[in-house]
Amino acid sequence: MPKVAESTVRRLSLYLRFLEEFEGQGIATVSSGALASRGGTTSAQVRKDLSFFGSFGKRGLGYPVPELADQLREILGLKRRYRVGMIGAGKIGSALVQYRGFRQRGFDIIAIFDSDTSKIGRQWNGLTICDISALERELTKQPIDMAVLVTPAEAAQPVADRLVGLGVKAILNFAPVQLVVPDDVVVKTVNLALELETLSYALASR
Amino acid sequence: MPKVAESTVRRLSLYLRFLEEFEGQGIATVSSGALASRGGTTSAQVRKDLSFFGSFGKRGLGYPVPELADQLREILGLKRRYRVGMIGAGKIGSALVQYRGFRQRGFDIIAIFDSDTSKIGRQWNGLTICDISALERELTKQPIDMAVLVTPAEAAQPVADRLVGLGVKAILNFAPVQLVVPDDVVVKTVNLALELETLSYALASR
DNA sequence: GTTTGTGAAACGATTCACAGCT
DNA sequence: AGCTGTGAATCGTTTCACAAAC
Repeated sequence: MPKVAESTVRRLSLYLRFLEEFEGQGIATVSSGALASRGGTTSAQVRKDLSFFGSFGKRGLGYPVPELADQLREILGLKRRYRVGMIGAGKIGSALVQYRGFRQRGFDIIAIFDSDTSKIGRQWNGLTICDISALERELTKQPIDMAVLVTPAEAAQPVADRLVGLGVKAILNFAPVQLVVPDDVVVKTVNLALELETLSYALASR
Repeated sequence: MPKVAESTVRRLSLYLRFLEEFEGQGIATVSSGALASRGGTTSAQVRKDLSFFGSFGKRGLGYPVPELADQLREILGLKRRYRVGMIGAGKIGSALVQYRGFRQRGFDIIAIFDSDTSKIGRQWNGLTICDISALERELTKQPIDMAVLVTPAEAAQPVADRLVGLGVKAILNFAPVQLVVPDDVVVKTVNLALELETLSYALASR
């Protein structure tokens, strides 16, 4: 596997979405320029991104839409489904559990945990919210591929440690903290207040 | 104003958070190394980031915590509060409206819009959900500094166009589309499914 | 002795430009 | 003629390393 920049991976995900749209419209081939204009980048960037993984196009013609989509699914590891655990049953957790985009893209939430006794035992989208103290028991019975962390800031690192101990290798973290994990665990942190602050900076710096 | 990379701005936001923690603990000065270890970067990176905006430290000593925090608030445009409009009253919108982190950091949601008649007129956190068709009327009465877009994909671009027409210069977009806006409008897109796909790639590429 | 501030060096990503295939 | 694939050039960011300040 070539090592590529995260920015490249993100663009590949975008290209896949556009290809799926083109596929739905019955378009058979697409040029790097067409993909680029759809995704706010350049044709050279598209070709370079793809070239890290192979030559998927035909010179003079472009790329075959269904085949390229399939290759991108393979590259991105999207030819399988993923079992996802949600840690935290607050407002954001609730929104994410009901968010169709996850299931559509192959991510199935199969367990929800919280420490709040008023929430434990309730049903969300057909799933019973489990006591966080049963994390080890439940995730041993039903292993997960990824965890989505939506706990308060102070709970995030201890829970992350337990997830790592359970062998979880990928965490999507919504808690506004910088998690410390071993090198073989991937963490992607989404910090919503921080996104607003980059907008605030952009408004202020003009 | 110097033009700096977005990555730099994001780190400055993180530094500010750490400084506020240090402030709460009564720590008076902090070295670039201490800030760096807290934020998963290097001392040289911290010093370079700050050096774009001035010299805030004392050689041999470090940086004065409250003063540096204040400077960062000034740089990031966080010495004022922002009026934010939420466009879309779905699951994610609901979570964001109730998310304390926004208000804590100076972002006040002052209006919510939706097109669903079953939602229009309901109260969320003391705010009445308005009909999206009244967007122009309401935002002329009550102007906003930023908009948070949490509409379905197909509604996002038309709504963005209307916001731009109303003079909105900053949009935080949660719809999974690439918005087209004039150069003087800043858009930050958060694509949740895409974040999971970068994790999927990371798991697959090993 | 410690730590900042900053040019210079190293590194990484994007863009250019063109040969080669259809 | 049209478009890909890719080495080379460019551009931007991070890291190094050290003189200057405390």
